[in-house]
Amino acid sequence: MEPIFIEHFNLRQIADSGQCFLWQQLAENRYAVRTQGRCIVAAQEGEQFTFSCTQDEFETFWRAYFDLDEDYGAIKAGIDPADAYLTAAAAYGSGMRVLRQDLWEVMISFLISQNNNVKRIGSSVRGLCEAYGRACESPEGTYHNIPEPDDLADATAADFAALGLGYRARYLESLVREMRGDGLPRLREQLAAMADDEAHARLMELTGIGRKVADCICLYGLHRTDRFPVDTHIRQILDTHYPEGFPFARYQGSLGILQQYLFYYKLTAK
DNA sequence: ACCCAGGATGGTG
DNA sequence: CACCATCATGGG
Repeated sequence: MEPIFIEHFNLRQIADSGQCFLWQQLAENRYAVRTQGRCIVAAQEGEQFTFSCTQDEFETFWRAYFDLDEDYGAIKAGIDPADAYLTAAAAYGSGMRVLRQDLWEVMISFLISQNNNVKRIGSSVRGLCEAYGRACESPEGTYHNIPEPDDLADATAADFAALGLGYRARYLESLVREMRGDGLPRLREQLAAMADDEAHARLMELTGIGRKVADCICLYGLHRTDRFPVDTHIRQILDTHYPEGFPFARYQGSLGILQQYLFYYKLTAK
């Protein structure tokens, strides 16, 4: 497709923001992006972007995935100018987007994320893809997608541990057992009909998914942008910069997006 | 040799 | 309810 201009959108910031683990950097400002059986190359020069797919595929699939219909300019403009830390975080990550990712991809990624670091999460998720996922072609190479539950049905906790999942290997084994067959489609249906708190509670019934991981799944896999995952980094930010409490009420509706600015800023700035 | 990383679980007070 | 040890593993 022809190059297009997009504001408030930066590939590198998103790739390094700890929300997705399958963006492969090919060069500066150039990434192979794969999800849900598709794979494209995305490249950026300033506010000009090129995508290695047809205009039609971009409009019907990737535009939603990148969350390009959300007005991030308005969200940033709504930040309290008296809040120096949040203002700086949003300016620093001004091209951030909270992607609309696939539910199962997010479930696996953030099950593995617990008590772990971003670099090792990525290598584990990519290891799962290469060992069990189905191949997909990009113009610049073959990649593998996240394996479906049934693709993992015969794997054991020992197999997952061999990929470096550590103690989380048995969490994944039991999660696969719960999601194989019609488990995942039924879960999708249930969650779609639930309010945020209900969906969060439902996810926490699954082995290895607690409060924080369930929040990440709601935010990144269901695009429930009111969820505000509190991990160790966000905990430190809240304790250090918001001792009187974060103004959650002021930002109803976009809390998860602000959380993403804060997380990326704390993780990569300086 | 400790401490930390996008924490969850099971046990105890 | 709150607190606490434990869970793999790689990197500082």
